Amino acid sequence: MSVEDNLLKLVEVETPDDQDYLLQEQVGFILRKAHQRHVSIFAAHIGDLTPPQFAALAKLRDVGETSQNQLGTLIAMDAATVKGVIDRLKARGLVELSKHEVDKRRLLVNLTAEGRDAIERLIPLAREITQETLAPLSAKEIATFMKLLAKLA
Amino acid sequence: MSVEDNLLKLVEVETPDDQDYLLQEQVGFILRKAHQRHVSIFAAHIGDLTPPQFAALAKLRDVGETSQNQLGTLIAMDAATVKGVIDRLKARGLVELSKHEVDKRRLLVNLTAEGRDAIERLIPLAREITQETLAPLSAKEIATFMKLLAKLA
DNA sequence: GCAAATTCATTCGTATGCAAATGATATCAA
DNA sequence: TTGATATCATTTGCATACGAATGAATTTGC
Repeated sequence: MSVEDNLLKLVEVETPDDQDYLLQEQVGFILRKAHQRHVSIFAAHIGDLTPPQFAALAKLRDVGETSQNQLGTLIAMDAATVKGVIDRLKARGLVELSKHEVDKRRLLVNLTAEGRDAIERLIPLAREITQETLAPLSAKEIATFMKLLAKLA
Repeated sequence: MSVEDNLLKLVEVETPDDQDYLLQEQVGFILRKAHQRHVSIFAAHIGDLTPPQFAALAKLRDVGETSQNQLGTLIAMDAATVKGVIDRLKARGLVELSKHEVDKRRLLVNLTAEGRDAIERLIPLAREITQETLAPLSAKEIATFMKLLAKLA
């Protein structure tokens, strides 16, 4: 390495300004890649359902019948997005819709028998997905990571 | 709490099977929410450009002219996705396209003067976005989190 | 009790994101 | 050299994701 290079490096170390911005070190960029990797692992284990569709079924299993909007809140989806997800689950016979008797604005969503079977069958696979996603980390690292990630979400 | 409730709780603790699956504790779900939060913070600071568009400009600033596919690899986007992103940046005059002289398959992408101005102007805002995204964590937690997140991505 | 504000759901428009198929070009191997 | 492969880019189709606008129904505030 030349004297000039060393001088240049010294200047860079001492004045880390805009020259320095490295996309691949930004949280947002890495977060996007980590999410991509998870979705890819998910697809490899559960091919016929997307993560959002799975989330909807899993949450319905937890809470039972709810309104479409309420379900959206529970799985962090806005109204427009949740509608599409529920439409597709309904088209496949995994959920059924009904009108709320009292509040006529609300559209109630519930699992069908088939939907309940599906989610029960898929949950063991979902556990594997979680495991594989976290596989690069040790048990202790997983605990630390989940704690910090939860703070960011 | 009734005796029955306590017995029930005991049973749950001792047999953590499928009854236990909690969507909101799964990496994939929290990863998705953390990513959503970041995108929202990004939009609040940089309204007229999306994170993928910004990523494309920032990477072009780093590496200079490259082929569309190569750029996609560098910013973790598949060929179909990167095409749309570049099309929109081109429509706004931030990048320009040209044909590779030797390899006629390749489409070269480069920043325009306007694109270069834009990315230089936006980088300070991007630093703020990173900071705000990580704001819930202490400096030490940030270091730990970034190390572990990188392992997962 | 009634007007204003809120909530629920839908629709539209735009932007990722990816699988799969296709066409053009380039490279490799027999 | 040529036939098989591989690479680059495009297109299509489907599925999130969200802002903004709209309409219907409910709740609030005075």
